[in-house]
Amino acid sequence: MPERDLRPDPFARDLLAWFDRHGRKDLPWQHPRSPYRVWLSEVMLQQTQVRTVIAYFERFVAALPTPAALAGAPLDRVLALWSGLGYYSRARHLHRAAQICVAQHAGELPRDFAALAALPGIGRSTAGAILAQAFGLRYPILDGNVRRVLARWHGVRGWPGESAVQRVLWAHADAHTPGERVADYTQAIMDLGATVCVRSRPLCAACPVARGCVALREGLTAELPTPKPSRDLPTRDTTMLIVRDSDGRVLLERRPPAGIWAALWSLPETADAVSARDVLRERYGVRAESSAALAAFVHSFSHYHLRVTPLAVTATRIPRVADDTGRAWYSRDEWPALGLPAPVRRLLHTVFEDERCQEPCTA
DNA sequence: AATCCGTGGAT
DNA sequence: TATCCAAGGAT
Repeated sequence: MPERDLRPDPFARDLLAWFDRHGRKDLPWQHPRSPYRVWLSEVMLQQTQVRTVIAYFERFVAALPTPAALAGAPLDRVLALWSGLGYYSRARHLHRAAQICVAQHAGELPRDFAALAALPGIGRSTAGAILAQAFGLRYPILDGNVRRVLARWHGVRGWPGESAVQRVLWAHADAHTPGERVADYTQAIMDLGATVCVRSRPLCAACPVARGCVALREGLTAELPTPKPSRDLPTRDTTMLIVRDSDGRVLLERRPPAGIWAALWSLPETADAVSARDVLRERYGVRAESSAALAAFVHSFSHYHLRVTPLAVTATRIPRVADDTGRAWYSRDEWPALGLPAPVRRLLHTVFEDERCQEPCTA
């Protein structure tokens, strides 16, 4: 490993000077900037915008303020705190990683790159962000902001999803990362990407590193970084059953441990409304008394569209000797505290709010 | 290497 | 309205 000049290069120097004036310094995870808070924020921020994360972060750290508290919480509690944020494997990995920290690292995050990156849910970039921001160690990051800034500044062509492009960008990221003020530099390059070197119509007139930017010089800011090749997303269909018993409880079931919405609580699903009555009797031990179709809607994921036809069912439970675990009837007071997929939460909310409203309205 | 994994903001 | 894509990682 050749020796390397760790002083800020001109790029880093100009960026740091800009950061002192214009950087974001009041984000919730910056005060205090503890390893746990940095870790939690970095994981929440994976593929998720700052604006969306802030409220989730505040609620999560208030409920589970330490790695030990997180490790000791039931997974359902963690999923409930994550509900609506998406990519739920992040929450399961976070939970498992906290338990590893308690068991193997005295309840703290390790300061070692290999140990950190070995934790579930922590890859190269997130490990670098934690080491740089929480511990002040010189490690590069390569998130969406840094990718965009460096692809433009160095004129790197090709979709960053390709490994060859990744390699080049990581090399640039490493080369610019200074040996001093690493935490500020890391925050600075993300702030630049988020507020100046934005995806469309970047504010190059306000950019501290406009001098030296290949994309600006060659008129390529609109072309770089090279967009991901697009493809048509498939559409799938499902019927979601909102089944209520005479006490107004709703039938929910835990989803399988893998796949979409893994381990979350959700509504029973059938292929269509016609088969709902038979499925309810055979699989759930429920006799449907009446049903009403609700307005269909489309929920889009990153890789497919889901067309949902909700069916509201009034039902009578058929007594059973043993109830399958993973299925339960929840009252209006209970389901808000569960880990529910966003559209399911919305759907339940809509149904129950509509009814709550009808009584006083018609009276 | 390619695919899977959520949701909402921005345009 | 449809599309892109965010402080990516796991398999």
